[in-house]
Amino acid sequence: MDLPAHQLPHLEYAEAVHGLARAIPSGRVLSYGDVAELLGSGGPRQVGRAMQQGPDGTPWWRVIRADGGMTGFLAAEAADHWELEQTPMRRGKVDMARARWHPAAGEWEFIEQLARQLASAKLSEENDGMIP
DNA sequence: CTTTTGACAGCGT
DNA sequence: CACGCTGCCAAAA
Repeated sequence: MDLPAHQLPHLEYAEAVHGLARAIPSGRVLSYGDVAELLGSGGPRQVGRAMQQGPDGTPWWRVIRADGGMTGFLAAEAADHWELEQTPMRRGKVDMARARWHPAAGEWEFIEQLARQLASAKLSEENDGMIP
């Protein structure tokens, strides 16, 4: 699906993060840093900020800290989801070594598509701002 | 424009 | 293994 940039929807960073979060299968997780790296833009903190905006049924508990934990009061609720999804745990936290999501070939396509749309949106945004 | 802040990451103690 | 400090990147004030 290689549409020209001008046909792609203007994807906000947050939208890309949400999209990727939804692609994560049940029982699997990604760290904030992983998401940022897969999208090829921003950093862990930007991902966190994006998740906080979390508009709809975004599986926010599948995007967690690199140490397998979750911040604040969310930890309890997240742990509940992890148990329901049978996420590999280790000493009360997610076992990143086993639970980390390894996207399949088809998934990589989707991810690259997200990254590309994100890059395009960024560029067009730059251009819009630059044109006097 | 500068400063502050944050659902982080990594390394040191 | 648990804290603490520093580094990073963008968005919000």
